[in-house]
Amino acid sequence: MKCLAFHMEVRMSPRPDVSEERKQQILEAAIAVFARLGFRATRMDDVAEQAGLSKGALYLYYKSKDAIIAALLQRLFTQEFNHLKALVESEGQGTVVEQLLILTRQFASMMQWMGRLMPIAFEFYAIAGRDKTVRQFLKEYFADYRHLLACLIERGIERRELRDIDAEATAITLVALFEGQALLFFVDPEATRWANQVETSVQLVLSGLQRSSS
Amino acid sequence: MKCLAFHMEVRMSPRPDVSEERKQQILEAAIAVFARLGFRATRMDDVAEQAGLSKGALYLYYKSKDAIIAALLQRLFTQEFNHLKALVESEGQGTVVEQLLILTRQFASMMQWMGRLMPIAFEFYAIAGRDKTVRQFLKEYFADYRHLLACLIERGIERRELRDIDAEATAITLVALFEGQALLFFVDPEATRWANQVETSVQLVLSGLQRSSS
Amino acid sequence: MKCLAFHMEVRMSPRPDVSEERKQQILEAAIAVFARLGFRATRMDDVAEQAGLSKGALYLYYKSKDAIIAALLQRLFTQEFNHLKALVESEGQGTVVEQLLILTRQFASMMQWMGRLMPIAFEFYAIAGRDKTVRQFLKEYFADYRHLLACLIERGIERRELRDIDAEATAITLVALFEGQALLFFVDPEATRWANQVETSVQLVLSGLQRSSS
Amino acid sequence: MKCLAFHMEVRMSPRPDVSEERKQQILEAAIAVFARLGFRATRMDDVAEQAGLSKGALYLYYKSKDAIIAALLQRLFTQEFNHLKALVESEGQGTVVEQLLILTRQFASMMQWMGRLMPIAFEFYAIAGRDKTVRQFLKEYFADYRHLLACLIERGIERRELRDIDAEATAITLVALFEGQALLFFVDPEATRWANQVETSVQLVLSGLQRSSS
DNA sequence: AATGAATGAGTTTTCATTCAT
DNA sequence: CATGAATGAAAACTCATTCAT
Repeated sequence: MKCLAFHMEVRMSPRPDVSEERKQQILEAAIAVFARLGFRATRMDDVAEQAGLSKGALYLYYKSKDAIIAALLQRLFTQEFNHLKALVESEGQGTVVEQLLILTRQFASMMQWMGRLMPIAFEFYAIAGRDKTVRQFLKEYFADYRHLLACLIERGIERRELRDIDAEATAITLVALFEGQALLFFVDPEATRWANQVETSVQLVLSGLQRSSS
Repeated sequence: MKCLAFHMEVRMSPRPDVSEERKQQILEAAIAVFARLGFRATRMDDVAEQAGLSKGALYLYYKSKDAIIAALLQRLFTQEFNHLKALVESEGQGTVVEQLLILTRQFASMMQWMGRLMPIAFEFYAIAGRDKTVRQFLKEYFADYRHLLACLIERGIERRELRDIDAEATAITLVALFEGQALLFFVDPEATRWANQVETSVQLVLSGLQRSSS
Repeated sequence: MKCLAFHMEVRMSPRPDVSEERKQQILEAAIAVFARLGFRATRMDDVAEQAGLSKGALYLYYKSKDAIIAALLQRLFTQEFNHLKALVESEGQGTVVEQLLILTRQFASMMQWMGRLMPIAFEFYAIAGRDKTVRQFLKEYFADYRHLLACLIERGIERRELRDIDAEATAITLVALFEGQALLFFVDPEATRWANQVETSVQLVLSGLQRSSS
Repeated sequence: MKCLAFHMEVRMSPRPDVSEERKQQILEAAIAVFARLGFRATRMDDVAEQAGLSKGALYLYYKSKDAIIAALLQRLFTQEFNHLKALVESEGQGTVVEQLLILTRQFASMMQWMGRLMPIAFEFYAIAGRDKTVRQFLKEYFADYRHLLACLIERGIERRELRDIDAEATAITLVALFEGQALLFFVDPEATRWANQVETSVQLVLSGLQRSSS
């Protein structure tokens, strides 16, 4: 009976949409190779090999190399943003300042974890200069990013933890700080040292934000 | 004899190095085209045309496309750094805090002026991930950059304008802030708005630095 | 046993040759797509889609793309020739001259009806230049074609409707005229105008054939 | 002195526009290979090899394979038409009927001479079915062709050599006859036999045209 | 019988680099 | 010094064909 059921299941979907799986597989491979060689130097053969597929198979799932890169853009930054959002939202308790510090620490450790992806991220930044689509996408990413922090800061102001500063401007400052630190880390990855550094930097900023009473 | 004299005349002429002149010309052209098309998409023909030279001539002065890019790396960041240094040194008078604010304003206006070069700078950042030479160069650039600011801050501490904070760490914070802002500007160049923003950001940081008495 | 019976049933079923049916289906589809896209640009996927079959199924019935094209060659010209033959034979009554004129009119209207197939026919003509098999086939087709007309003309001579001309040569003239007109129609299909034209042309020729008495 | 003059000439045009020469060279090669292999099967490497150039050089003079084919289209039919025109115009003396017969004989011998080009011509006919540009071009070619003959026939009518028939329609008949014969020759090139055949065919038509008095 | 995912050889095109003049 | 024609390696992409299911 079990066997029959199994067979029927098989019959009804003999090949249970392998498509999404393959796309993941290819993207995963692309990340690995792009990070190592860069978009330009990476040949489709490289991606294929890394993915354990034939070159032709790649084109079964993505129309072109650019399509892979575009999918990567989505995936990378969406994923990263969700990560951030999860962090922010998970830390409901504690003061806003505490939350920001925790966020910072997480960011620092993320830089290591994300290290593999940073070359790709920076390539996208570079491309943004010429490609309107990429620029637009990143613009929205940063806007969301900014907004996330702005909300947090707003809450801090409401709770009277923070001085009555411009939440948006402060958020921008923090985003810039994070991205700038990421760049410095990227160029000179003496990781642990920077890990502390990010926190120090943010603390510096926060110290200017908090009500003198604290 | 005549011939020799002629040659000597050329050699000793007030234009002793047509070579250097040409190199400049090529680099200038390269900047223009690279900024527009990116390293990859730029063909040697494009550079040649922009420089008003033949393609062959390019190879008389630079061994390869990469050599041009390498020369660009030098030139771009050296130039930028000198610019910064000049700014810092020229502002001997006034408090350190004032100097930092002036520097920030200059930086903001520079972003506009340098706008053309930013795509190139970001391409170098991207390349740094794979190319040790570029990474090393940028590492030094940022180290110098950091040091410049650290000195200034040190002076501020000595003069008791600033609290007794870690000058190096603070310098890093400022560099990260500048670079981060540049990235945000690059991706979403609502120029004027950002121009103000940089100042606000720095002011935020500075407010945390200054002795409460000030 | 059951299994065997089943197989036998299938074999002996009133639909003894799904195979032939499928081949027709595929050929039909191939005609549609080849006519639109040409042999080269047509992908097996296109044929499969048009036939409502999977790509794999195609190979169950034809060994290769070329095999389909070869089958098409047979089918197309055999069909066309049978058409012609039927026309000639059906018109037993009337004078030979009348029959030729009717044939011409039929031909003219066939050009419209066959319009869809003309691109394919011309592709075969083109291929004939390089492919001996195709050339041989077409050679025979034209020989049959010629012979058909020659017989008719011969009859006209016997019946003393036509002057005592070389039947074979005249047949060639007519075939050439038909094919030439088809080409002109193909390139500039102002259909109705040509429809008349063919008749005019043939009449011109016929007027030279008939005994001055008529 | 001579030497000097030579040198000056060299100096003033050290590379005396090799461009046109190369284009010819490439076209010549393309004809040879296309005729042998067909447009599709011919690889750029084949053309390059035949032309004694590198593959890259081809792209220096023609933007793409299609561009070469397009150039061929022009060249082939323009050349052929000029040939025809020259024939028609050169035969000012003699009766129109004689001229037409001479033309026919020339055409017959041209078929042999042009034999090499016929595969290409027929490929263009095939392409005309799908490619508007090619179709338009051929349409004009045939229009010119037709017009050329129509004028000749008109003259024959004026001179009262020919009956008062529709010159245009007759011209079409002749063009169709020529093209049709070319096709038959192409498919079954028993050349000499056909050579006579064309003349016979035309004579057949002409006999219908001439005033009964002649 | 039928499917459609997978393959990989084959083709066009581009462009950094060279070199004869 | 300068030129620009020529080269050819390299890479993206296509598609007929196969084969496990």
